[in-house]
Amino acid sequence: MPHLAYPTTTCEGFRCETHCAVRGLAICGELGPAEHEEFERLAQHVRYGPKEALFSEDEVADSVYSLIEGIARLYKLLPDGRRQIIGFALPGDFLGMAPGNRYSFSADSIGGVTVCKFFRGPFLRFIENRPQMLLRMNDFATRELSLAQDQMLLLGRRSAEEKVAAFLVGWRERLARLEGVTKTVSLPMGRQDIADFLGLTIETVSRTFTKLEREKLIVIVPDGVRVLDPKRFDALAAA
Amino acid sequence: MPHLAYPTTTCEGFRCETHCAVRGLAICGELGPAEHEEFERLAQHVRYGPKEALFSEDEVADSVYSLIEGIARLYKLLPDGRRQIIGFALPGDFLGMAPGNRYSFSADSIGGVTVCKFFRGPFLRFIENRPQMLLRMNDFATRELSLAQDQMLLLGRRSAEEKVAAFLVGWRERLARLEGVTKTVSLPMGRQDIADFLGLTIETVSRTFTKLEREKLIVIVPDGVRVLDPKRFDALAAA
DNA sequence: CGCCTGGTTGACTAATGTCAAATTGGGTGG
DNA sequence: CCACCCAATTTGACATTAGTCAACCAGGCG
Repeated sequence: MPHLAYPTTTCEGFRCETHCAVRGLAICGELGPAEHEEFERLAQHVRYGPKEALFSEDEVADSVYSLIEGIARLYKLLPDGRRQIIGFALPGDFLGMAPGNRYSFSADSIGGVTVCKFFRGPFLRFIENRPQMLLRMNDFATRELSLAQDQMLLLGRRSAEEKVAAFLVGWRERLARLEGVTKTVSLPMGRQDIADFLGLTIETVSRTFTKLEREKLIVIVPDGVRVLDPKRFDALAAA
Repeated sequence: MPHLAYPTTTCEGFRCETHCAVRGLAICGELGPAEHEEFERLAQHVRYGPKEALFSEDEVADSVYSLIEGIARLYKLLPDGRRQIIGFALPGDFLGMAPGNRYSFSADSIGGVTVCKFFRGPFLRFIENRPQMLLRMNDFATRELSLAQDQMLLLGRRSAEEKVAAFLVGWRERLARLEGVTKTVSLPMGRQDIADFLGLTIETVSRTFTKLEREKLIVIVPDGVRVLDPKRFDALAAA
């Protein structure tokens, strides 16, 4: 896909068939050919440049999003600016469902991001009489909820070192689902993002990375880490 | 409902019609009379005594539960015994959906609890071709997820005092939905439960209650608190 | 009456946050 | 190609919050 001149662009020539690498994983993964065609007609394929907002907390939630490519950070802010990142969205993830008619969190791109965007109304009409789709939405929501609960345990009850180790293990597993297993875990998000995800400060995250490196559990490389001792590492992160 | 002699009992005479106070709020709230009758035939009405397990993390998830009466704590444990309470379930709440085929958390009663219990298979077969039910399941999951995200913000980014204040405000709102607005907020869970929900120690929770009382924001009463200054209080808890 | 459980208080400690300075590395213009 | 600049990260010294450990207190029940 060409990198377009302006940051946010509707991709005219995009076809799921040829351009989407995560069909099987995404919300649309179980649609038959005919239904998928109808579904695709509801979608707008949009590309965002780095650090752009997909949507913001408290905005009227007029759209839902299926992330196709790139990584997004999802977060909530307190009035004084404190930020909690509630998750990182990867290709295949489904975003934008809200309990009321407004988004309950904000989402923005980290690097470049491509999404399928659906207006809420047509999307809901499409799924409302398709049990397959509804069941799949339920699976997605249940998985998200379980991840959120794991994160509550991490935030409430783990030490800084355990948080960082668990984060790296969890992130490696999520990447493995997409790209297969690798020794080097790429970290496209910055230290501040990791800190805001783990409920720590950037300094504590930095010190903890350094400590793990001194203890020969990892090696810090540009935009990622290499895991040296997966066994000892998983033990640190253990549930 | 009579308090039965043995802690866990199947209630033979139970009929949703006459005994269930939360039909409108529960998962079954939008079923028509005929469908509800079919649905009720799938249910077992079970009563638990205080501090009994409804289900435990990692057990095979053979049932789902609709809480009718009482309060349950939902929690996860680390191998060394540290506990994080991920939520308190109230009447109308729906429990036991898991991403795999095992529960991802444990649930037990605080005081006495009554539930509708459904075996997973028949339950899934009932809902799988009923878009109404699936949509409602989605609403429940979305609401849960949003609550979990609020809690992540609280756990990761709020001070002890803010945590306690936000907890009391949130709890008061949830009770208000069931019982209407009251000045006195009843707290059926103990201090240790509150601590494990907020990612604090019991001592810090106790000190913080005392501090809020000294500052004339609340009065501590047996099994609850009275909120004296709702405005200043909401400000402390503010999102 | 006194025990038992849950809750509170006090003194001290440890983990993490804060503030400030130094370092690194990538990107750009000369 | 090199020097510089900027942003991100790391490191250090110190402050603060919440945790730990231990004692004390209060109400409910046998």
